[in-house]
Formats: sequence, structure tokens, C-alpha cells
Amino acid sequence: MINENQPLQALTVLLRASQHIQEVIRKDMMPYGLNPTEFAVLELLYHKGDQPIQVIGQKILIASSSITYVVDKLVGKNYVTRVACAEDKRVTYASLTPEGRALIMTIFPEHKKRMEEVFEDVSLNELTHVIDSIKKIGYKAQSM
Amino acid sequence: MINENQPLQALTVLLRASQHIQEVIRKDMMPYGLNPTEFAVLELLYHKGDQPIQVIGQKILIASSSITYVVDKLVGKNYVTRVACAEDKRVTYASLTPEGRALIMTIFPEHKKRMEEVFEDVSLNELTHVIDSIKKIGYKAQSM
DNA sequence: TATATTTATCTCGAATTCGAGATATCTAAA
DNA sequence: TTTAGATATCTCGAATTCGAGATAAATATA
Repeated sequence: MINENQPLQALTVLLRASQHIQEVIRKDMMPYGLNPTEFAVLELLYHKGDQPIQVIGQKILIASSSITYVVDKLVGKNYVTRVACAEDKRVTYASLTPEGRALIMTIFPEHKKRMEEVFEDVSLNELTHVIDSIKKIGYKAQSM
Repeated sequence: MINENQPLQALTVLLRASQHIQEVIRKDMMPYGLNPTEFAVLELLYHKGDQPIQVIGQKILIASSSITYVVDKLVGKNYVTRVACAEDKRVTYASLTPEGRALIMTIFPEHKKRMEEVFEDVSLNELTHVIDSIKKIGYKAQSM
């Protein structure tokens, strides 16, 4: 593969790697009865605190109507509650329940280890460069 | 962000970039009435020739039952036909129709240009390293 | 103040993807 | 040859995601 088709090769490699990683996450979450989106929401709330539905959608790149569905699921499993915003009555926060917090505190360290595994064949120095480059690519794509 | 959480940062950056790129592709294909999966199938057939349903699924990482659905859609649009395999009667090939070939021959050069745009902020040398690293990461994830 | 616009969430129906199981065919082993 | 297991495709129902539109609330403008 020479330079001519480098961007297309980069595209393929990038998208396939993402799919494989997402598959790892999907399998890791299955025993907990979570899909990757539900996990992403729990992780967001755990690390960033209560978040408006709207903001969750922006952070994990999912439409607001889809977030409503995911939060419904998590509420049904008693991992999340909806909390009305006092200042702006249009806004509803999603908030971890004690059960939700306990679950994500169990899952997250395992997830972190697994991701260290995924990236273990790439040196720290290499990974730093990769992050820089992929950031540029992501920003560019976002702006298009 | 120091090294402690580098793998998690890499994960986020990688998955988000992929989502943004896929969104670019989705929007680019919309005027042609194709979704990204349908485009991926047409592109595969265009570059690799007729392919068994099964193989298409492996190449674009989609379940065989989903490929059946996608190929049905493309057959309905008259871009693809099913061709029985003479040697192995279990196998059905998907094959581009003249209309399908004409369409992908129109779309593909535009797609290529767009992807060059996506990656234009990263030098060729940089991109070579990125491809190497992401390949390693993808292989690792695939093996887990 | 009254009206128009924007924003946040939700409802609803459609599209896409999946997994489990069915069917037909092929291959290997007894 | 017959049987058992493997393989390729498809059917079906469920899960997930989306976009369009509805509703309520906040904000900006006349």
C-alpha cells in the first residue's frame, strides 16, 4: 500500500479498530446486563456528576430521543433517577442511584484494565503521538 | 492528561473520531439514498468483485442476518443482484448491476477526496505511524 | 407586556442491526 | 454409503438508534 491511498487505508484501519474495541466493550459489559451506551452513560455520570439529558447526548454522540430511551432503561434497572432542575424547568438531570454508583465503581476498574490491555502493544510515546494525530482527525471530521 | 489515564484517553479520542468520520460518510451518502453500510457493500463489490454474502459480513464486520437485509435493500434499488454459486449451492454471491457499478463509480472518487480532507491535517509521515499503531490496537482488540 | 424564537425533553414510527433458530448443502468419519 | 458435524443463507422477533414533530419552558424582541 503506497501513499496514493493512504487516507483510505487510514480510514479502514481506524474504523475497523474502533469496531473491534467496541466489540470488546460490548462483551465485557454483557455479564452486567449493560450495553455499551448504557455503560457510557453510567461512566459519564460517575466521572462528571449529574448531567442534563441534553448534555449526555452531546458527550456520547447520541440523539436526544435516543438518550431518553437509554435513560429510561437505566431508570428501569434502578441505576439512574431523573431529577428536575430547579432553575430551568425544561431541564432534567440524570443522576446515579446508590446501586448505579456501586455498579460503575465495580465495573470501571475492570474496564480500565481491559483498555490498558487493548493499547499495550503501543508504547506510551507512540500512543501520545497517536492521540495527537487522531484528535486532529476527529476535530476535522467534526467540522465537516 | 498525564500518562496514568492515557489508554482511556486514547479510547475516547479514537471512538469519537470514528463516530465523527462515520457521520461525515453518512451525510455524504444521504443524497444518493445510501446508508454507510450500503455504501460499504457497493465499495467492496466494486474493488473486490462479486462476493459471497458471508464474506461481505466478515469484511465489513456485520452479522450474516444483517447482510441479508442490506443486500435485500440494494437488490430492491437495483444496484446489486444475487448470483447462485455453481460449485457450492449453499453460497450466494452479491454482484453489482450496471446501475450499481455506475453509482459507485460516481460516488467513490468524491468519497476518496472527502477522506483526503478528513486526514489532511496529518502529515503523510505522521499518518504512516498512526496506521501502524492503530493496526496493532485493532489486531489486539480483535484477539480479545 | 405580548409575541416570536430558541431550547430541552419526550412521543412515535421507521430503519438498522443483532441473535437464535430453520433449512439446505457440503465435508469428514464410521 | 450413511451419518454426524460444519457451513451459508435466510426468517423472525427484539433491541437500539434516529428524525420529525409535540409540548413546555426560557429568552429575546417589538
